[in-house]
Amino acid sequence: MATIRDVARRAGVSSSTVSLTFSDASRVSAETAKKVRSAAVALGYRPNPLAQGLKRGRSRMIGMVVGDLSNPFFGSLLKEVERLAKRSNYNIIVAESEADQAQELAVLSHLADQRIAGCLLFPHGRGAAYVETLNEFDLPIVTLDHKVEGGAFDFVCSDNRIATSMLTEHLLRLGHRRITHLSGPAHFWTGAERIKGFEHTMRSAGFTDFDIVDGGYMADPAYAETMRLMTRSERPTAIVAANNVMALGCLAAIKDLGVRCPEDVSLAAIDNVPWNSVIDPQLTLVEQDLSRLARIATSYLLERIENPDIDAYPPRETVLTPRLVVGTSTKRYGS
Amino acid sequence: MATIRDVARRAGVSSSTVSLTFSDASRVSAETAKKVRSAAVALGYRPNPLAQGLKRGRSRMIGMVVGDLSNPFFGSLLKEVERLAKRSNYNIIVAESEADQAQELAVLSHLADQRIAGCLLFPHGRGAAYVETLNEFDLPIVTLDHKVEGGAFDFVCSDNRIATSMLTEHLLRLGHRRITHLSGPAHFWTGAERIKGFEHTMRSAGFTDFDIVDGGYMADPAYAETMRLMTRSERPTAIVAANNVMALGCLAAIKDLGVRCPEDVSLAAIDNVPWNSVIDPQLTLVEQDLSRLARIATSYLLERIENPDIDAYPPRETVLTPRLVVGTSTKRYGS
DNA sequence: ATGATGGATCGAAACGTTTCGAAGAAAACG
DNA sequence: CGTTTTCTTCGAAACGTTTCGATCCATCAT
Repeated sequence: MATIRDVARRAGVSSSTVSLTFSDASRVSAETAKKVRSAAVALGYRPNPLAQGLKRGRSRMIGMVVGDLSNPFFGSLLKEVERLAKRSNYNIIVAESEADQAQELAVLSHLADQRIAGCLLFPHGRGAAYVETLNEFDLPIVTLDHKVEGGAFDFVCSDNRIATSMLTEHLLRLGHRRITHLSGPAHFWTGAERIKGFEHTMRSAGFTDFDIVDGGYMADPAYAETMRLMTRSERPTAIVAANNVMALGCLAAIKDLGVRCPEDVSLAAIDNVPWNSVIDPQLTLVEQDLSRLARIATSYLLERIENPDIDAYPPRETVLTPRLVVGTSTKRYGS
Repeated sequence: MATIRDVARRAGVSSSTVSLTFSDASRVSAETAKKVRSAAVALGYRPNPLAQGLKRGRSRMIGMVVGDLSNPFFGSLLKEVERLAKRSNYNIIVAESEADQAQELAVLSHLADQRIAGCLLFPHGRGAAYVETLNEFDLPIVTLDHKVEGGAFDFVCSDNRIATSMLTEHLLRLGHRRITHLSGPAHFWTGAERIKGFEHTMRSAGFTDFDIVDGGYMADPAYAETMRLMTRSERPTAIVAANNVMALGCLAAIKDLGVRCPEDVSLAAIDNVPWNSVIDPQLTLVEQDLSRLARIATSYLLERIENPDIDAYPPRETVLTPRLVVGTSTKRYGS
């Protein structure tokens, strides 16, 4: 592999000049630049990113740390992020935290060791110590989905309260009165927000007595909770599930019980469901614009990375409004 | 950040000794090793991977190059790969080729510049020049899914011929006689293999006259082809789709036409479908054991990476047999 | 006692960049 | 015309490792 010195020799200049030519062309004369470039082409020169990274103290890698790599939701995001990063000559390193604070911090620390340029993080921790550790990495970090309270990070998410509100409102309008929220864990930021949205809408509609059961954002617990829910005396006429996998767990339980959806119970959920169109019934849900989410998060990150006075401007925040898509899983009560 | 020299100073040894302590502990006395380690801990020393990579000529990164990052099939794979790689202290860089040979090579060349240790590749090219270029990267490469003919790479896939054979056999046994194969592109290795499996089974059963239509492995073309197929005079009584997204495109067309599945037409497909359990009808399909696939591919790669005489042993190949899962989308003909 | 062997350690030279300060030449200024 | 600026270019010193060859010293066989 040709090095910068080979290029320098061939172009008859010093290696500093070659370096300058590529990093800040305005600092070298047009004539020299041309010589250097043609020498580089002739030798097939490609800078060694490891050497560059070592010298500069940072590499052109971006970390992406998520709770669960196999979540299909993540793939769509990754696709867009990778595309944008590639365009600016950054690579993506992916890592999984298993939604666990300790693992997340371990992974981040490992990425920081690699001198990554920045990080897209789906945070799963909380508390002052957590925020403090995050800050100590001294890394441009954009947080997604879950908000880190007390941290000063760029943040992109969709409006979680509105999401449950939309669904609840929809069900109320269809005449439902006994609506249960199959929620995520209340100690997750998104879980809590979604619960608030539900509660708020129910209260505003004059209800004080409603159920919220925790499905842990996972299919199996959701299945179990639904079983419990649908076999008791006063069963709900509608369920709002806080995410897609719980909705499917819930739906499976409903089918297994022989209860009909939407005739006996309506079901609405948050999150995109790939191939919803062939699911029976098609779920009524609120969707996020994932590629928009990805675009905003990536541009936040790249801006911060490229910006020299990185700490100068305050953290930004974008809250996307999700879109309600009415499927066939919800139906007017009693009709 | 503490460097190796800081550790050396504190431990009262040279930096070479520190390096040795971590790379090959047997070469330093137990006593010295202890001093070094405790100094390292005291200073919170962590080796700089960039410096190591520069000096060694390779980093501890593994590339994963796929056609489409948003394919959910890929997420499950990635999850397992990342887990195993992390365990051996490797990171995963993901990159997308958009199933295009030129882009794939560009991406690989960029990864090679990064001095990655090895690569998991879903190849999308063919021909001598392609193979030649791949070889020139001089990189441990494990290929997945598509076989690179003429190349000497480790290879892991599932048995594509058997996959279509299983489905076709199943349909024949149910009494179907007019079976159409909604195939992938014949110029893709997997597409061709799946076609062969279909043809072979049909021929063995004594049929010479059957249709194969190309759905391009994509949902929209599959939808269109299905529309065409189901609206002509002699329509098939069963369809074998060569992958999951085509199956869903096909199913959508069937539903839109008001044709009933499985009453009017049976549908069977290759590939895992997440949440198949709530799709109506549940697809009859052949599944791959994705985590097994990931485990084998990763271990192939790691072995080659860690093995000094890397070129010594010949490429290995694993063909996994997929599993037939009978759903409700296939039904005895006429009954 | 002598030389050979081997283990532990070290110094120095890489790996391929970037960047600082300096220097020489040309241009601008009074 | 002398002095200051500005523009180009350069040499050298990093960045933080690994590794080669050398040195030192204890052990062993003769």
